[in-house]
Amino acid sequence: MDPHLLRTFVEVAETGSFSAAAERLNFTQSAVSQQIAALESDLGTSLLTRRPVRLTEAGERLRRHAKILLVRLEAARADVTRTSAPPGRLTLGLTPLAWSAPVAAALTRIRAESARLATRLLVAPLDRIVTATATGALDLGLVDGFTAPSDPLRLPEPGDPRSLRVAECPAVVAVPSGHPLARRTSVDLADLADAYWIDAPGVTPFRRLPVDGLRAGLHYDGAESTVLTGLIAAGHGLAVLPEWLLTGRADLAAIPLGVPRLVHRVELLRAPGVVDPAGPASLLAALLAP
Amino acid sequence: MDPHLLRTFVEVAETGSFSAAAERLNFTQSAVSQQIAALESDLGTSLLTRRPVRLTEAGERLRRHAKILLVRLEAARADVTRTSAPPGRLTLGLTPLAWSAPVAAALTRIRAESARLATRLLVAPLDRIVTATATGALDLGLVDGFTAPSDPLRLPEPGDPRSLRVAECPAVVAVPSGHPLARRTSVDLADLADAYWIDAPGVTPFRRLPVDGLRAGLHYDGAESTVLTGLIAAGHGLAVLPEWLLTGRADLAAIPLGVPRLVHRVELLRAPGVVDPAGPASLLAALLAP
DNA sequence: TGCGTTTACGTTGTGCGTAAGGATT
DNA sequence: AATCCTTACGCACAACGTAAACGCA
Repeated sequence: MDPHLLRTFVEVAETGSFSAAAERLNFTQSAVSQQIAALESDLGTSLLTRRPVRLTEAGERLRRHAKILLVRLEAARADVTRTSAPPGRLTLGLTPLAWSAPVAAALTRIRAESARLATRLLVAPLDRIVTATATGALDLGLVDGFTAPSDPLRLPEPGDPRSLRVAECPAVVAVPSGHPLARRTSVDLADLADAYWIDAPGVTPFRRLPVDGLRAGLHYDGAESTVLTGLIAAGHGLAVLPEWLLTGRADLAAIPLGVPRLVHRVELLRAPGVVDPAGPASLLAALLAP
Repeated sequence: MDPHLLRTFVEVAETGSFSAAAERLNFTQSAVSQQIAALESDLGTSLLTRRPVRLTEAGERLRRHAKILLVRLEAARADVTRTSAPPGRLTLGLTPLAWSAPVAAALTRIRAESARLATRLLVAPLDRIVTATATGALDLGLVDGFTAPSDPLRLPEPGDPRSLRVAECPAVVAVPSGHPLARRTSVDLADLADAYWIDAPGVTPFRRLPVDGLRAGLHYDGAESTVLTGLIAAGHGLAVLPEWLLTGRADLAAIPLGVPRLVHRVELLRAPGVVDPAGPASLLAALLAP
């Protein structure tokens, strides 16, 4: 179970080809073949079918473990080799809906206080932010999700349990302002089982829809929240969204959620070893004290 | 960052000696020295001071990562090599206070239903149960802890987030029955800042005391809960305990906790790949449906 | 027949043990 | 002087590349 072997195994699993994996990793086909054979003989199990190259059940399990292990290995290296000197620039990553008013304000304050600190910003899906933060590619990651009030987010591996709460706001059902439900003061999702929903995994942090059993009338694959709100306003369907996204919009109504009780929550992830790259008083404080 | 190197590094870190580590791992001193040198040159950092052998700051960080990584590596192996055939025997691990009435009842039912299934039981501290379950040394692990009501437990790495809630009961402050507080219907921990506490990390799942700022008058290092309750009854101090531990005891009073609102919670951990070793209907169902 | 994986084999390099060297108490 | 880690050196095995063989479309 050498990480080297795991790395090529993951590559083979994802490309579906020994030769393609070899090319990516700058090996020969032969070497890849031998490495996979070594893994299989070590574990005493077949991991891949050949021709076509597909994962066996054991292989699929190993792939999941291996991806996590490789990230954590990188994370460990990043943590150990991190110099104690404060970095010259700050790299910050966000999921699309983690960018809210308090975060914007905090960032403004940070940049005003430490103008010398060059800042890089990246917006990407949850998984990318989580792994990039774990490996130290990002100094800080802001991620969002829906949970029960005051519950921590359940992050995908290798999410760091030391994440800090940054903001929490009510989760609402977004409907067009002319919608029959628009004046309701509260709805339960169960009452909306017959409605059509917009499934937008790139925007909202649900993998699919917030609750099983809801029908998606439209699947939106982008990450642009204005497109999603536009689709809702145009009557293509409903979605569960954080309340702040809808404030000030005349074309949309926000209906508070009754059951299940959900909030939209933003948490701050730190790269291993990062306490506060901009000094103890400024960055974390700015993000955490809105 | 070969796992082999990490393994010997951890061994050196824990024994504080190259030669002792070499002996444990069946290597020569020389090999260990070379391995550590290889790690240090790979990471570009000094990990250990020699003479005396002590961890540097980077070394301490690596040690923490390495311990987790090695467990997860073993866990991956256990998961992949696990046969789909149901095992002939069931190995169950518990933390001391995870053994409560509903668990006892569930176990009785399990053994009655599947009498052929040999059962092994292990009681050990939280960390041991968590790692043993993760690596597949245990099929199932029952762990306990205190959290806010309906919150999941925050388990030490490499705790599996797929843990299942088994039981939850109120957390109470245990006092001798003659104690001035014994008739109170509720207390806040803040009100008890002046009291003396018994610090019993082997019994209660707090690392130290439930809240920082409480003074420990006595430190009990064992894992026997009857000793702890006995100490409380004898007036040596107070402790936060699950309510069921005190029911029926005339010498102790249980005062419900006001702030912070805490419950004692038992969760079930499954070894990787274990769904229900005794068949879909029996074991998990018995544990989860009290 | 052709594409892609496996096997054979020669070469290179890594990693261990033996044994000598060096440093610290 | 004793103990413990490091370095030097030789050997063995593991790992890769080249090239030929094999097997499935």
